[in-house]
Amino acid sequence: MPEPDLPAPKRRGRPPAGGREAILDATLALLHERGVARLTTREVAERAGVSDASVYYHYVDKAGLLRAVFEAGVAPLRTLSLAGLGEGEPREVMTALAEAIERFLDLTLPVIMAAQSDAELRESLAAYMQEEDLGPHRGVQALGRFISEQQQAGRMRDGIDPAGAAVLLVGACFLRSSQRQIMGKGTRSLPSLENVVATLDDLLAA
Amino acid sequence: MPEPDLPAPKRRGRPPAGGREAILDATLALLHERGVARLTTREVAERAGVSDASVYYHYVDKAGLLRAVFEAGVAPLRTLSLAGLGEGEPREVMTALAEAIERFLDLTLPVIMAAQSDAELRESLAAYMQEEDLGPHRGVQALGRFISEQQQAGRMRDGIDPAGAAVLLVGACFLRSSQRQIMGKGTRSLPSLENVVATLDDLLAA
DNA sequence: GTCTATAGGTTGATAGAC
DNA sequence: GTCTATCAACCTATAGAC
Repeated sequence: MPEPDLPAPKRRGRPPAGGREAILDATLALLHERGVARLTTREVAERAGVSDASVYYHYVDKAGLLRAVFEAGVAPLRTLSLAGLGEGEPREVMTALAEAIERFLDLTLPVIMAAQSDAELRESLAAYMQEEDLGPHRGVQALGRFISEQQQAGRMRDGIDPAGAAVLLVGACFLRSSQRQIMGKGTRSLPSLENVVATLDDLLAA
Repeated sequence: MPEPDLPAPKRRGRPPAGGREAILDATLALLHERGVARLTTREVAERAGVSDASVYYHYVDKAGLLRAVFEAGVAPLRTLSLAGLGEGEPREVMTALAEAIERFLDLTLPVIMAAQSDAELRESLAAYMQEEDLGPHRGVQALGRFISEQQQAGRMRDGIDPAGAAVLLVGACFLRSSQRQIMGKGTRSLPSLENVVATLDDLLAA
């Protein structure tokens, strides 16, 4: 399992053929176009410009390939909750956070949903996310902390459960992003993100 | 395509073998166990206790079978928004609605997510939901109306966008149900539904 | 409407040379 | 690390009898 990948192997130009990454990219692209159910290693190899055997050399088997794609797809989750959320008007901060959440949900949700179509993959992904402590609760915690701070600073009403309020916003983002993916873009019947944030901001205003 | 099904074909006991329904049930069960990617008509037939050919006789092809399952799985959506939401304390009404939403999301979400794994099925389901005007906006509208009424009755604060507030709660339900399905039940790190409803109730209280 | 039997076509995965 | 060639397994769908 040639997995190191971390200490960038020193090389002048691109790797011999960039096979490993090309395979990953091709898989991700085909995942969007066809969905997992119709994803074949043959087509992955063809699009990546490598042979069938290369796919197996790098990722052992099809499940291994998909696991790699999922882990790469979920990776952005790790970068989200760490941001300090910065300073500024509550409404601006919440807008920025909500936009960030929706932006990466649009990227990772397709991959997460794809994993739901195979019991083995679903468990594999669930285990990975549990080990790495990834999931929606990260966003909830981050936003919850922010709300709590604002309350203590007297800029938001007191007596409101920060985590409870946080789930409301994160959930709205999740719903909006999911709807985009499931129903296509043609459905505009959900309030805009701006509207949602404004509503919560009104509700929380001191 | 023997689809009528509506005027129950008069018969004393059960149909000759109950084939049609048995196939549908078996498909749904296998969908949960294995996921679409590993669903085969062979196994469906075996579990339903019929032959392979029967499956094709009733549902034309595999896609037709899955479409039937999806339409059946999404059906509960239709019954949701029609309920009058009844009378009672806002918090009780919202709790009841939120519980109802989560309950049927737990049922329909697996099916909806399964459809995401095949581009053709995804579009088919999206088209169906669009035609029948199904989707999260139904719940949002229902709750939005309720909030609007409560505002006019002076039982909830004024100046808050009803639809915006509604998305917050529906989104939270959606997030909680999704998390249950994706990460398994072992993850308790999201606030309870009771907590979420209570928070929104506090926020909206006049 | 339900069955048996089978055709026809993919697919995941391996072997072994380079 | 990458290729060509190939297998064995499996799956969807159809034909035709009952």
